[in-house]
Amino acid sequence: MSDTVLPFAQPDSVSRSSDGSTLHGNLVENIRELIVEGDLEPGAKVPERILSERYGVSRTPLREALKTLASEGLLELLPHRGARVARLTAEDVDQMFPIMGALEALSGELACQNLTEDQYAEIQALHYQMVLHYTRRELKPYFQVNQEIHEKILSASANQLLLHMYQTLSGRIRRARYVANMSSERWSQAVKEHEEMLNALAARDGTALADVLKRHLRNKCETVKSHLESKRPKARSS
Amino acid sequence: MSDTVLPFAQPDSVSRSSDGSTLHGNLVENIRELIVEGDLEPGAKVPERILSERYGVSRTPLREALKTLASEGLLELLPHRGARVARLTAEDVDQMFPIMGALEALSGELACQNLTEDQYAEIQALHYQMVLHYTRRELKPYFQVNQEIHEKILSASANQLLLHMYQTLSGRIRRARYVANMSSERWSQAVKEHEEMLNALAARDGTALADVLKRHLRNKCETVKSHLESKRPKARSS
DNA sequence: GATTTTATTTTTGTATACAATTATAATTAA
DNA sequence: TTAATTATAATTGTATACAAAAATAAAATC
Repeated sequence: MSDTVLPFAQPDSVSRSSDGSTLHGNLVENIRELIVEGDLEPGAKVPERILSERYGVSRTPLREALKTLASEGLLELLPHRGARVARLTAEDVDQMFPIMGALEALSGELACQNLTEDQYAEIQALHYQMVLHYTRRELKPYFQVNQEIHEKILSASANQLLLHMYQTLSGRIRRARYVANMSSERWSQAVKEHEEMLNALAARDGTALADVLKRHLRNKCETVKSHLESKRPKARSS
Repeated sequence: MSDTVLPFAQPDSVSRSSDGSTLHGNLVENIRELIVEGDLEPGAKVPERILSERYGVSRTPLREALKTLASEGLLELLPHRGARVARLTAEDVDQMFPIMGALEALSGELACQNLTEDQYAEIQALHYQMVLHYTRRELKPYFQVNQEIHEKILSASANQLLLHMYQTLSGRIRRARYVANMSSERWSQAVKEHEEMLNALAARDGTALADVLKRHLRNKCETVKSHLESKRPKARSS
């Protein structure tokens, strides 16, 4: 009854710095994708040999990539015991969401100062696309567009570091957010909050936007947490 | 007229996981200290061979440490050109301080919810110690205690991740903050802001504390920036 | 048969070796 | 002398080799 281990799809060979990209960077991106998109189960072992063979590289650059991903919080490195995909505890979520709320709130304030009409139009378009997915109950596309809206606001804040920090955090919970299917009320509430966001953006009301973003994140936190707790006590029957 | 390179003190050998610590972890900590405390000039090359000989390890674990430090933003890795201590541009500072402001503001709100009397007493003691350093114009100890106060508030927020993210950011500018000697008015203003903080903490007024912290950080940002700009146009006379 | 102990295999941690790239020095040409 | 060119050295990137630790399998003991 061994632990879960690497359900890979294709022997994804990594491009060897033919373009401007580095091997290390490519490995980090590739493996990060595997974790963030949920191809690697949380808690799963990430053996060096298997990954290095998969990507057709030696363990040396691979290990460097693992160290980077661990520093981002996507992996846990246990001495002499290798890397595991980081598990997301309720405590983690409790700590992460207020921070994301603060970051998004800041991004909202900054975005209202810098937003161009073009940028607003883009977000508006995404918003109504998202509403459409909502009315059709298309959860996955909904989340995708939702994520895009949030990142567009982050981008409009014209603070690269802010975007980067948000994405790093967001990556750690994307999978959990994905899976957590919201209740009907929660979903409609979320859409309402997004309408508030759009209004605040239209009015360039930074305070209002920051406010609704914080509230939005608080609610999302509850959704994710209750989902985590629902599947928490893992069947321990051997 | 080559670039600055590694003015080391002692041949600081690194402890070899005799205790619970790992070689990688020790290297990260050691080199981070060198950068944060300013022993390594911003922009300085960090050649692998020299560091590995200095610490008595091979390049393999050293490179892993460099990757981690780069991921924290303390180093820049230029392909085939090695690691350099990250330079702090005015733009960096402009992006970092609002984020630190948001993080500290959040920590203030959380701290006011969780603060014990003991914790308050600790911060109070540190505050008056800092005031003493201020009256004596002891800049270095002032900054040290100042930093401690901010981190104590962060700790009181009972959010490990928040503290970690703050420290990561803080580490990147500690050196610049250190060196930037404030004007007399600015210094007295900073102390006044700290008094406001203490009052807000005593009253457990999270909103007020968040407010003063944001303002405090905004002001500090200006100080650091004007310092950076003053020594910006580096003497290009060969 | 279940549990402990020992032996084997596998995996991680580190060092070394070699290839590729960049930086430096030497040489040549203007 | 200065600039361009070539040759040399040094440095980084990657692979491989070996040592140490952990996981697994086999054997021995109860």
